[in-house]
Amino acid sequence: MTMSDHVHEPVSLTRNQSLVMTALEAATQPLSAYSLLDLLRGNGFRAPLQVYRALDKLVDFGLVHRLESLNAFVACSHPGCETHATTAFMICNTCGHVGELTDADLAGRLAAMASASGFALEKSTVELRGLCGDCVSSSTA
Amino acid sequence: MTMSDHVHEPVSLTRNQSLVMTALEAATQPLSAYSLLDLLRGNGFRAPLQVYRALDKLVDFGLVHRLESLNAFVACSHPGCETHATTAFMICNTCGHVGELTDADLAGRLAAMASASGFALEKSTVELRGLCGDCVSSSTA
DNA sequence: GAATGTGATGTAATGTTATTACATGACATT
DNA sequence: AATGTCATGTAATAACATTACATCACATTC
Repeated sequence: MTMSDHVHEPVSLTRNQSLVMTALEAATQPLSAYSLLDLLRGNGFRAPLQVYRALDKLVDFGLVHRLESLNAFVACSHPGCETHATTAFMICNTCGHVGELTDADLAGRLAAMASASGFALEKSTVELRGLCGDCVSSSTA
Repeated sequence: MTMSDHVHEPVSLTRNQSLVMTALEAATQPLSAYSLLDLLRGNGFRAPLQVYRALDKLVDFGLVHRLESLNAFVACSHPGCETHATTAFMICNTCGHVGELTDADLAGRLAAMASASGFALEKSTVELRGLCGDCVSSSTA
């Protein structure tokens, strides 16, 4: 299983990577690259590429996830997560909160589906959209 | 198009929708909105919005899927598919071919994960990236 | 210690994807 | 004729992402 042995490494981040990481950790929602750029202008960021380069590395390191359905990025909230290739996200359409979870059954099911089709799976994108528990509660309250 | 075929197109398409649909059906790969625009310039298309409006409707009708990880669109290849909300895609990184499949176990697993978190699931995005069977074969040949 | 390699950074320009705003046209209902 | 609704046309702009090129910091090695 070469697709799931990504562990969070004790990486030393560069200044730009560190600034982006800190901004993402402070956020309560996913941030777009351009939101990050605006947040970091005070720290000397001037161009999109500065953000994108930092994000690329952080994603490589397994510290950040890209959410394809939002074109946005979140800090990985799963401290021990080894299965970066098979993380699922639950994204609230109302408040924007993102829950991250890994599930062995899900990973197994996806692997089984792929192998049944002769498909060599490299990475899975699983993004669930709906209402988070809090927003369900407040909408029925 | 029988009456019992209630998910897929008892719908009559407008001219623009029909042109976009035909282009997607003829394609062997997902097409971006702007690719579609270029393909359809000979048919009088001049602006992105003409494509996006047609795509929005076609997606509503369940005739077209949007692939979030590609920002592109494919014709639904699953004639009877009623479970548009839980379709999984296998996207070949080499040839671009897209396989579409529905899997009750997968749908059930996602529903279980959501409900265990109190998340009210509305739509699932599942996109698997890797190498399709053909490309695996030719890379090892 | 000069030459070289590598990785991070800065800057500008451009490319790609998607939406907003507003005007018009087709057609059915009243 | 007046109205409502849905599709369409056009222009402009917003939002997301990459390419190309120059420079800097620092380590290795000759």
